[in-house]
Amino acid sequence: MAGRVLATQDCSSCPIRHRAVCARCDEDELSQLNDIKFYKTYAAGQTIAMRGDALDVVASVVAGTATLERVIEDGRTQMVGLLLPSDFIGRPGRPTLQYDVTAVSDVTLCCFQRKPFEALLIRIPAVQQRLLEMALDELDAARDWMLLLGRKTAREKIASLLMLIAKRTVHPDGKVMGDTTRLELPISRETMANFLGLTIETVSRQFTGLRKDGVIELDGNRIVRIPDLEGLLFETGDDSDGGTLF
Amino acid sequence: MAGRVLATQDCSSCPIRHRAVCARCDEDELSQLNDIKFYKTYAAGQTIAMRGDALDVVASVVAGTATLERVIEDGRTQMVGLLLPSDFIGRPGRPTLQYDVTAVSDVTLCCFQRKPFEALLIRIPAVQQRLLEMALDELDAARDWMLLLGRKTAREKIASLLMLIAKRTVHPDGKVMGDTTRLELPISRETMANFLGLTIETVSRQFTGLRKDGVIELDGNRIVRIPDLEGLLFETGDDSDGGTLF
DNA sequence: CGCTCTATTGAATAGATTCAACCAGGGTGG
DNA sequence: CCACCCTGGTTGAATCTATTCAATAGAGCG
Repeated sequence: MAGRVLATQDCSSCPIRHRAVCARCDEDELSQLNDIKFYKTYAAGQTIAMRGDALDVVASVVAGTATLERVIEDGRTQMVGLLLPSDFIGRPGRPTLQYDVTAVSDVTLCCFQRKPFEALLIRIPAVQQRLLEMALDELDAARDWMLLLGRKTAREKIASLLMLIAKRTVHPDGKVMGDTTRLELPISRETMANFLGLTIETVSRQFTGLRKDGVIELDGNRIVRIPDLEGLLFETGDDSDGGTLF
Repeated sequence: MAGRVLATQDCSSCPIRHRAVCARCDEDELSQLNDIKFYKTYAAGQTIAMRGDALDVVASVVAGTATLERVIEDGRTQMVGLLLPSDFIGRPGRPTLQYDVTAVSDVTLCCFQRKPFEALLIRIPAVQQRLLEMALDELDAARDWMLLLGRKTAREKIASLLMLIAKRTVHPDGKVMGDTTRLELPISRETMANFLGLTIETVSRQFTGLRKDGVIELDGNRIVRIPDLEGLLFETGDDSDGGTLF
């Protein structure tokens, strides 16, 4: 974990205060976390950690987007996780990392040395509890993703990804944070391909296919407009209630 | 959750005593769990729970094998988890289930009412801690599985599955529990197909392909002999250290 | 012995990949 | 300022892998 060390910010003004591992902490517990935390930043494209690395820190993503990937020697790579603000990196009790972690935008991490963090985990059940909750959420997301990878067609995969991004613009409390009819894609075609288990060419073809069928409109490479969200949902292959993927 | 209710057994002689959620408990904590537990059995093929069910119990698998599956309306189904003895069903804090749970062999569950279990989780950090550990292990397994589903060829998928089953005959402490050169497949071709994101025909073809290439030998439908484990490992596409899938 | 369920095999098809060419936009440097 | 290149994206044609549909083969069982 290279990256630049930053001055820490006060927890009370932290953007992920109520979603990260510290979400359930009271003021006192928060100050205990505050005592051992430090910030680091990584530039877009930078490697945060590699598979097999001995990892003596764990961290929360404060800002930016990172990916978890598994790669095989011949170059095939599969994204196995998308890390957004409040997501957690590393696992207590295991010193080595199982995946490559890469910053896809500029990333700020709130880091803790593993040992003190593990000690703290025992003292503060609220952190343990939140960590369990987050792990179970990620497990559900991973399993939805497995359905997508194993059984969906290329077109369904693309539609599912767009729905996922659209849903992301809606806050957990239901408040709409942006226009769901106009999406800004946070990732490149290549990243999408690794996400969906496809090649970039197929991703591209499906985009133009959906465009020609009037399901989406493209404005440059990164802006997608969705005239009819219901229509897109239909293309995902999901039943209406299914497949949250986060 | 239908199923037949059984007399409970004493925890001290329980086969999953040291691997399940109770693994870290002392005698006193164990007796608290003992007070609220009850056993249920399900016959092979029986549905244990369906996606969307309100689930007022959580449970550990004591004996037998069950599957977690997601299905889409048109019938496509993807296995998203394999439940073996000591694995846990249900999640504290959420009342509905995300997947279909099916017994593939006769299954015995050690059940707890959700509410008392959640209360107990707060009183006994050892359970919480173990549950976190198990959730994180499952998350790692799910992610390995994603690599398989997204990027591996049919042949590699079959080889990976066989390796997985071979590894399962080795106890976590390294003790070999069976002959790794002779495997008994615990699941049908159809279950394998749903596991691997393939059709049964493709599964069958890959089996005969591997047989014709001398990688495996078939003795009936359920017995596979592996003359050269290294050779099989090569076919998985994994680098030697990678991809534990459990 | 015939029935059913599971598995295998074959032939045709479809969906995604591969390889290659091309295009657009954004620097860089002469 | 413009030619040049470089990166990321799109498109086309050929290929290939896995699926689909259909027929056949075994295994287990009443």
